[in-house]
Amino acid sequence: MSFLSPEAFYPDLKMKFEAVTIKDIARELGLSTSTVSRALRDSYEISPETKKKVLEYSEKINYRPNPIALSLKEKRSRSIGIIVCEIANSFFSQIINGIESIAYDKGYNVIIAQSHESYDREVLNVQYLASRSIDGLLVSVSSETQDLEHLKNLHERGFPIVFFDRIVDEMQTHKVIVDNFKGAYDATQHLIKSGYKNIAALAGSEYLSITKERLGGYRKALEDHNLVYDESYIQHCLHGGMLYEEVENALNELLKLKTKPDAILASADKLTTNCLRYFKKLKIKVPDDVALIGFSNLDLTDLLSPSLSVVRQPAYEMGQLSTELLIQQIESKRPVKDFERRILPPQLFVRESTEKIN
Amino acid sequence: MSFLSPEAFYPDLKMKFEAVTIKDIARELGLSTSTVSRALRDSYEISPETKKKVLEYSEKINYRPNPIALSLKEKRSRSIGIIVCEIANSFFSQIINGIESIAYDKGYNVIIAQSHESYDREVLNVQYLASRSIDGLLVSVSSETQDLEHLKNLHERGFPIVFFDRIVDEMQTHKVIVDNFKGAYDATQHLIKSGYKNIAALAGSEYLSITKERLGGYRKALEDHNLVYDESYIQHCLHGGMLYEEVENALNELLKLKTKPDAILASADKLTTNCLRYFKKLKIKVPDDVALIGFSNLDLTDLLSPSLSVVRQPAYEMGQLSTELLIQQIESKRPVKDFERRILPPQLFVRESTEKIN
DNA sequence: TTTATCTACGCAATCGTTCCCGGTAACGAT
DNA sequence: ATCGTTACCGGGAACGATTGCGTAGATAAA
Repeated sequence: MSFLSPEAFYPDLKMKFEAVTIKDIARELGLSTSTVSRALRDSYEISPETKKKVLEYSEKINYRPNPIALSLKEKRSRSIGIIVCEIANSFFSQIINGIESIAYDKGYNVIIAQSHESYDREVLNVQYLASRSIDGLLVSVSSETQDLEHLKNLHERGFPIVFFDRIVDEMQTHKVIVDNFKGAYDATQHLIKSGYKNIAALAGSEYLSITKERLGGYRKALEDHNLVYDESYIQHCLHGGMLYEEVENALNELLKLKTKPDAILASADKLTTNCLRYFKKLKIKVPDDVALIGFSNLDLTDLLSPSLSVVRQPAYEMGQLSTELLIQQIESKRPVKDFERRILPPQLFVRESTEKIN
Repeated sequence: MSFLSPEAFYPDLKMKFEAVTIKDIARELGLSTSTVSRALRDSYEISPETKKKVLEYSEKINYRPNPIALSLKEKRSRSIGIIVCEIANSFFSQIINGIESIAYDKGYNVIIAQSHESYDREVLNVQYLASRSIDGLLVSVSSETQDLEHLKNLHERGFPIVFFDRIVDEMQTHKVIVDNFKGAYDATQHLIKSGYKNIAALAGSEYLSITKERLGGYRKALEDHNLVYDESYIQHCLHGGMLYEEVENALNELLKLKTKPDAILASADKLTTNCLRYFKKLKIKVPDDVALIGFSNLDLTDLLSPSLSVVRQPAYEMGQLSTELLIQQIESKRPVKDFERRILPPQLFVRESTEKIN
C-alpha cells in the first residue's frame, strides 16, 4: 500500500489500471529482473533464500505475469479462434461449450467469430483472427463458401486448422464430423417404415459437405427400399433456413408438385423449425397431412406441437474432439502429417411428427 | 517469393507461421524501422516518395501490424471480456450478437466466458480475463453470486465494467437492464384480466436483481387488482431452471397447496420451458388446468404446444447498448464519474397458454 | 599458492512497434 | 559567411518477460 502512482496526486486524471511487473519486484528487493524471473520459475540457479523472498513478495503484491509480453516473446498467444455461422443456434452453442471445456482446461482461451452464413464476413473474420495472433483455428465454413483461399493461405504456412461439421475436401487437415450419411439414411428409412412413400428433402446450401452427405444418405435409403429418387423432391436453401422466406419458397415449390410429398426430411435446425412454422401458418397438419423429421439439436423439440422426430448430433463431443486435435497439433514439435478424420454417430429420436400412417 | 526461411531447407522441422514485420520492410527498402513505422501511419515527417515505396511494398508482402506488440506498447489489447451464465441460452446468445456487432465495428474483439451459474467459476473467469489484459468487462452475474470482491477489486482500480441484465447495487458503474418490474407487472395483469385468480410465481435465484424486480412487478399487479400476495405462491430455483429437478421440486410444492395455483408466471427462459416440460410429463393441460406465461427470448415459443405467452426482452439492443457504454468508458480520457442506468422496455406476447377462462 | 569448479547473480539481447530525441542536409535570410 | 528554418530520416529506449552468457566470489582440489 506504499505505492503512490502519479494519479494519486492527480485524482482527476484517468486512473489507468497498472499491473505490477517483474521490475517492481526487482526494484523493491534490490535484485535484477533476470533473478526475479528465474526465482519465479524455480530455477536451480537461484538460492533458496532469494527464491523465498521473491515468492513471498510477489504473492503479497499479487503479481501476475503479463500474457501479452509472453505472447510477444514466445510467439504464441494461447488462444484459439472459432468460426461458426451463428452462436444463436443450439447446435453451435453446444459445440462451443465443448470447445471451451477443453480449451480452458489446457490454458487456452477462445475467440469466437460468426460468419452469419456470409462468405465475405468469413474471410474478414479469418483475417481478423489471424492478425490477432491466434495459435490455431476451428472452422465450420459458411453456407456460401466455395473459394477457400483465405484458409489455404494460412494452412500452407503451417498454421493449425481443424474443420468440424461443415468440412472441405480440398484441404488436408484434421476433420471432425458426424455420420451425416447414416443420420439421413436412418431418418429416411424410419419415414419409409412408417408408411411414407413420397419423401421430399429440404436441404441446406449445395456447397456444404453436410448437405451432400445427408442427401446421399437420403438417396441410398430410398433406393434400398425401391423408392424412386426424384430431384424435384429436393429443395435447397442457401442460408440453411436462417431466412423464413427461403424455407417458405422451397415448401411452396414442393407443394406445387403433382404428387405432393407426404413426408419431409429437413436437414438443418432452422430448416426444421421454419418448416414447422410454415405448416402451422398454413394449417397443414403434421403428421396427418405431411410428416416431418429433421436434423436438430434444440433441447425442446419434445415440447413442440407436434413433438418432433429428429436426428440429433453429439455437438458437445464434437467440440471437445476438435479442440483436442487442434491443441495437439499446436503443441506438436514436428509438423503433423497424418491428419485424422473422426466420424461421430448421430442419434435418431422418434416422436409424434412421424407417426405411422394407418 | 525470394524469402527463404530456415525451414525451407529443413522441411521436416515445424514450419512455424512467421509473419512479416516492419523490420523486413525496413531491410528490404534500406530504411529504418522508425521511418517505416511513420510512413505506415502517414506521418508528416516522411516524404511522399518514401511513403509510396513503403505502402506499396507492405501491400505487396501483405504486412499486418502485430497486435500483440501493439498491446504491449499501448497497454491495451482492444479486446473486451464478457461473462454470462450460458451461451446456449437464446437470451444471452442474442445479447452476445448485439455486443459483437458493436465491438467489431469499433475494432474490439470479444472473449466470452461462461459461469454456468457457478460463483466459483465466475471468480475464476474474472481473474482469467483480467490476466489476459482485456480493456473492459461486460458482466451479468451468476445466480449464486453474492460476494463481489472479485469485481470490486478491478473496479476500484479504475477498470471499466458494465453490468447488464443481472446487475448489482453495490457498485457504481454503467448498468443496462430491461424494465423487469413492468414486464412482470404486465404479464401478471394479463393473467388477472384473463380471469386467473391464484397466480403463482416461479422465480430464479433470490440473489439476482432481476428476480427481485420481477417479483416486485408481480406483487404490485396483484395488489393493484385486490388479489392477495401470498409468499407460499412463490418458489425460487437457485440455478434459474437449468436443472430440471429444481423446477420439478418447485412445481411439486406449488401443486401441494390447498388452493392450487391456476396460473404461473415463470421468470426465466429455462424456468418457462422446464415448466412446460413438467406439465407435459404430468399431463397437466395448459391453459385449462393451469395457465403459463414466462420470460423468454426463444424464437419458437409460438411453435410450442400450447403456444406460449411470453415477456420478451430486447436482448440484441441490450448487448449493443452495454457495449457502447463500455467502449465509451474505455476510450474516455478522463475517468467516468456519471454512470448511466439504462432501462429498456420488455414486450408482451399473448398466445394460447394464457387463454381466457370461460 | 595456484588453478579449477561451482554457486548465484547481473548484463544485454530478444520479440514488434512506437516515439522521443537527435542529426543532416538544403535553402533562404541576414 | 553565418545563422535559423524546414524537411526527412535514423538511433535507441521503451513495453514485460525470458534466457544465453559472463563473472565475482567462495570453495575445493592440485
